[in-house]
Amino acid sequence: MPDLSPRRETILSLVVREYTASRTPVGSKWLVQKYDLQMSPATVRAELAALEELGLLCHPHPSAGRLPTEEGYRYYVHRIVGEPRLPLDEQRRIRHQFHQARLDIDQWMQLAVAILAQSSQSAAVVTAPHMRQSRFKHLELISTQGRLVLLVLVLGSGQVMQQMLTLAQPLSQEELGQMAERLNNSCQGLSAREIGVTLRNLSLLELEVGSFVREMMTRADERVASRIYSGGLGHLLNSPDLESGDAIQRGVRVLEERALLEDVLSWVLRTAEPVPCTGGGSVRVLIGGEGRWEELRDWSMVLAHYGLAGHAVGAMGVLGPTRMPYGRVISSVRYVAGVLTGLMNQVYGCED
Amino acid sequence: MPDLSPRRETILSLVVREYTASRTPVGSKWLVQKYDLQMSPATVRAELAALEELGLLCHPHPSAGRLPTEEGYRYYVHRIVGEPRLPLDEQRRIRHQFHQARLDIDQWMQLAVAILAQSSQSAAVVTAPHMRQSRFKHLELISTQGRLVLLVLVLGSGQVMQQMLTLAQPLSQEELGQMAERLNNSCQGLSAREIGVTLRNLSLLELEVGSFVREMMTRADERVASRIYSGGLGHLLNSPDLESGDAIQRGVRVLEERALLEDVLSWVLRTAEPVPCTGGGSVRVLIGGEGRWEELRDWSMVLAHYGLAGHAVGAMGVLGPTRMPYGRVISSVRYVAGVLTGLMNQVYGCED
DNA sequence: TTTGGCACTCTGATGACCAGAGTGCCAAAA
DNA sequence: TTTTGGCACTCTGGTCATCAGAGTGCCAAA
Repeated sequence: MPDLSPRRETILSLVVREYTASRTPVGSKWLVQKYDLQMSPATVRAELAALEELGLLCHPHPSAGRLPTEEGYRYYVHRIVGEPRLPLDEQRRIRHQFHQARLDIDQWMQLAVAILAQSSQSAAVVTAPHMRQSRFKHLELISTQGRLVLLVLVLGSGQVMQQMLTLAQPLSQEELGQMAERLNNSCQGLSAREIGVTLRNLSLLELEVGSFVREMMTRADERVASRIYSGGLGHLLNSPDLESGDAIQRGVRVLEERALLEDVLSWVLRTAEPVPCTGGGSVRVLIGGEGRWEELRDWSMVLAHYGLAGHAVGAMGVLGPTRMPYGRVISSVRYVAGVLTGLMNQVYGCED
Repeated sequence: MPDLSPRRETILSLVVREYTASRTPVGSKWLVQKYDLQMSPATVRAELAALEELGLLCHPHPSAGRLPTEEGYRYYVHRIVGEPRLPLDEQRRIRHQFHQARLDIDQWMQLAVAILAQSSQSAAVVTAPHMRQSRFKHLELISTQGRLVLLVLVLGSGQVMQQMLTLAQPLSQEELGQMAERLNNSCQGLSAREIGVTLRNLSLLELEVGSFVREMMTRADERVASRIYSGGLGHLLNSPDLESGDAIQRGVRVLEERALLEDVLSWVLRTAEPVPCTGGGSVRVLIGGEGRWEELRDWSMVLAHYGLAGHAVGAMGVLGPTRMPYGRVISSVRYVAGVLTGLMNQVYGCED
């Protein structure tokens, strides 16, 4: 798509803004009047027709105003809005909320979701920080009853996993403690694969627990995120006019079906670099599924990626109707991603 | 409300069943024809008028068929359907799914939600098992970076909490381990309040961590559930005809606003006894908010309570439109609650 | 290249109309 | 006393015609 003339960009931009705000197709006369354009409606009509020719605008029916096509939104988002900054007072408000929170990742995630959902008036998702390759950090065995033991596994990212297992023979809490200590010593800092190797040197009893640990770590490695937080579904329901219940169905399914969401989020993790805490990083905007995700037809997602490449990273996104105030949402997402990156730095200790 | 004559009960029951299935108000002629009643439409009309007089049925408009009022549903649910059993093959299917699952509470909860949502074609919620008064079981301190330490706390119910904290002075992992061991010894099996007392005898350094532990346990005690799982929101969207977007908004809000949900669930925990694994326990049905919960207008919840009184208990529920196949849903909820109670018995070791 | 004018078209709201379904009531039958 | 058949009445929901309003496309003139 070649660049548009400045005037056409202006008109496209006005149509997008006007349509996202009013939800009604916008006509030439209205546009001239409202924005006091220095040309006649007829001229605007000619430009609108040209933009339609280029596939950026469309008619819902022959004699209605224009509204943006998906392609039109893309042009607008990628070449016109740029990357606006969040107003300073809002930045301050968000930072304040994070400082109020306890030093608790779970709470940070919930807060991030709440802030995104609130400021975008759409649904939001955030994944807990996660490492591409998990490292053993610590293991704890806690006797419960009979041969049933609670295994608590802490990974390098700070992620805690728990699972119950049934041992071949009952052990006292004391014996369990000793076994945990031996395993902690021999597995310190290892990856799932390396633990597989180490297992060969272990006693039969330890092997039983060790292979569980390896399996849990493999499971953690396979998943995109340890946990996905979401919120603001309520906003989805009134936003897209409920024009077709079907669209809403799909939107909710995106948030409920973990596999689908993981697919989208992992795409961001693969293809974008994380937003640094200075906030200059890139935000991905996915409009109408872009042919890859059928469920996202009529929906858009504004996605970003936080954390530090080698260390704990996570993804976040806002899901809203294609008709979405992109400028505001993009700046919110980027800012929140930057804040989370900053927090991860603090916790995992890499200065940048 | 006095008992109805058998014939009236039959007619009420048919109206409820017919309306929940077809979603259209049901008329006298239709009823006689479909169920081959041994009386004329005029007789049925007289009975319908009487039921309306009693407040159990209503007209959407003067010349339409009848449909149940909330009161009508209540009479039907409490005095007519009773507590049907789930078909055996479905029981088997559900048990099978739980046996397939790993020994993992998190997975059990997700499974319970999925099964309930699926079999009721509505939204479902399940709370993780929780104790009224949490007991200290185990604590682990893991050094992260500088003075930042990850505190992992395991409670008697098996619930794991984690939090980061900043110590007054940096400690090595070794020193942290020793401190954890001392705290583990002195706090074993204590409640939050008892820990508060114990704290007085501790060194300054241990006090710092210990007061965090107490705070975390207090927080756990205050909450109704450690975590609430939900699913099946998609079903809500097409079920109540989308008659008014407003109703759906409220329904989704019930599931999203934790405080609201906790309020309802804690009501069940207070007023009902848990369903034993034999499956005979009671299920609470909440129709149209019953004047207590405005958000539940037009919605019903089928609620139950699992676990063992003194030990880990949790609540579960299905949220659907007032027009809901109560018989089926009640039996599903009761059965799943029974299965979870059985699993809790297995884990926490009380035979009954 | 821009502008004013004009014919054309499509939506969305309104009101009339009609078939269908269900009720309420009444008098007759059981 | 209860049940039944009959009948007039009413309200919904769909269809159709109509009409004002808004916007377009095109053309000729500036």
